[in-house]
Amino acid sequence: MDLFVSKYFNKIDKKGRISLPSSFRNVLPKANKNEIILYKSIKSPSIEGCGVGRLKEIAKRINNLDFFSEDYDDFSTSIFSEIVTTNVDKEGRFLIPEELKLYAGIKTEAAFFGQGHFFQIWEPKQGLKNTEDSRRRLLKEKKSLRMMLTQQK
Amino acid sequence: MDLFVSKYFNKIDKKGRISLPSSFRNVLPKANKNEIILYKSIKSPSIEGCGVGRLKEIAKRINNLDFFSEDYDDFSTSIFSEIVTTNVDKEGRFLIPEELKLYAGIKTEAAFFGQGHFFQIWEPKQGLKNTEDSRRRLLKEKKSLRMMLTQQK
DNA sequence: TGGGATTATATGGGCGTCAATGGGTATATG
DNA sequence: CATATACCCATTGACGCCCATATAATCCCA
Repeated sequence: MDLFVSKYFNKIDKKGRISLPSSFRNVLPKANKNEIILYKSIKSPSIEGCGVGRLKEIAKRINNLDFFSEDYDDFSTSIFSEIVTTNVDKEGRFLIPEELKLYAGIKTEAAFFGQGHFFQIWEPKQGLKNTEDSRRRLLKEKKSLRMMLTQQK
Repeated sequence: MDLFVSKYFNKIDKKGRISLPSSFRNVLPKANKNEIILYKSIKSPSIEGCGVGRLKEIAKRINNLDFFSEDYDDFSTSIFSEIVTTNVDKEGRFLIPEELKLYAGIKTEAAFFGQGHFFQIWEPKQGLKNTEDSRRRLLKEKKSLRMMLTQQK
């Protein structure tokens, strides 16, 4: 599987290390297996992460915004300048920068949520609440969620 | 046959393993024969499953949404983080995550119901009851049932 | 076509490997 | 030299892989 899926709850040890879920590690290209990028989510108090290869895709999406709009600068600045790269050690652990932990309210434990081509890291309780809220919003429009899941190509 | 059809009742062993019905295994593409995805059904207390190929289609659809919209996150969260991938061992068995078992009320036995392009896993009694209810609902509208059964493509 | 033989499927269990976690020590970096 | 971080090793529990068995389905040949 080459997508980030499912959710995991891991602990941060005394040294600040936390395990990237094994299935997430397998999504990273073998070439850059030991490096990920992290940045503050624009839409929620969570951290988003992915392999370094995804940077190109992010750039493309931002480029698709109207260059002269306010959004362009805002997104461009908010995302690129906030990106940090982190190394994953031999055991599959990495360090979450203090600033990002603060942004997400993470202390001793964190929840990883697969999002397909990237993942989110949340303070566990907030993350679970966010999942519920998302689902509640979508269930209001049952048809569209069902379509996503069952539509045949 | 490349569709999930018929129903089967299998047991969960001490280790939590359960056999994926043989005919279901044969539906999975040879390339990804040993991996399936599972997720909570939207409209019933059951688990739905299918091969990983289907997940990639879903990913494509979500990817086509406006990346900076609220909907994107809602779909992405509700689908990717709720989906789990599970490995099918050489004997054709897999593990149902605890959370999904709870959702479906499954303890020591489970019922598999073919649904064409995917399948459902139910607590046996509830599953049977659901089948009856479905049929009863359909018979109330004989017209549409007759149409569906007799209509030629 | 009958009936024994072969194969497949569902299920049980032993055991090695891996993932998550903890901690000591070397190395780097300012 | 002090703090941070990478590397190495250890522990525990979960999971994957292998082998075994019983029942059911299929086959094959007289």
